[in-house]
Amino acid sequence: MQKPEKNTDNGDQDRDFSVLFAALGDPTRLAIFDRLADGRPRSISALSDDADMTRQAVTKHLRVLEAAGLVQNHRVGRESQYAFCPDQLAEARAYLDQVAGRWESALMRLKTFVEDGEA
Amino acid sequence: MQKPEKNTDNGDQDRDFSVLFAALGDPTRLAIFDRLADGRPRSISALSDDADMTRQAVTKHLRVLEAAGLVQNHRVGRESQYAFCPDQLAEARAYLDQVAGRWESALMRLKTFVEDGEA
DNA sequence: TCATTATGCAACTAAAAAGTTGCGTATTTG
DNA sequence: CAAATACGCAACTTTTTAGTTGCATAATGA
Repeated sequence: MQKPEKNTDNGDQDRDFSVLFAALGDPTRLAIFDRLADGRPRSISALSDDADMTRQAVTKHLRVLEAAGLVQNHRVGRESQYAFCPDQLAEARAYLDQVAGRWESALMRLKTFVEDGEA
Repeated sequence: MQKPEKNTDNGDQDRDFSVLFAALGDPTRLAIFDRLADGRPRSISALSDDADMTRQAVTKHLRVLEAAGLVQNHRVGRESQYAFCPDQLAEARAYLDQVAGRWESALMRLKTFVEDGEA
């Protein structure tokens, strides 16, 4: 519990990926995102038809996804079309890959260490 | 907003990945998880030293990560060691890969459609 | 034009999450 | 043994999140 005033270093990592995961960390939102991955943009009403909650609730979820950059919105006529947005997904994947990579390296180092028998 | 009583089909997907993302969807938890990726198990106290919150708060976060299967815990002596657990990370990655894959396919189909000129 | 459809905004409730504090109990260690 | 360390449990407060309801407005279509 001691810290040098302010922790400005995220271990050479400038971005906060938790907001991305938080956006995907709700069953309704993940379902919507998953569904939009087929490439077809959908209106709020269309997306609400399959969710067992009000349109307003779905709207809020969509805004969370949009704020995270996982979907894009543009209005056409009277309806608001939400579309899949691949960039942040790619970033999330890259981050997880990087974590997995670090873990793998750690395993390798341990393996080498054991094989060389410096117990 | 109409549904056939109960939606038991997740589109051929049996698992709920949102719990995994929810576990990573908090800055403190993600930082802990990220840190443990170096392979070194750490005690609760050790992990609390870098977080600007109480030990109890960190304990709760660790339990969320553990419940999601992202870390493992085993007690040694008076301290409780938390260690990185790669399996669920792999699952999360696989899921995101699958979503990205579906998106790519959708792009391909659109491209072919346009190239063949059936406007 | 008039009813319908699609949406937005605001206020609200309810429930879950994040975090704290106090206290009790093992386990080390000097 | 006595102090210090590491932790667990339980109760509590605070903040966020999820979701609802009511109402207003813009766009469509018969």
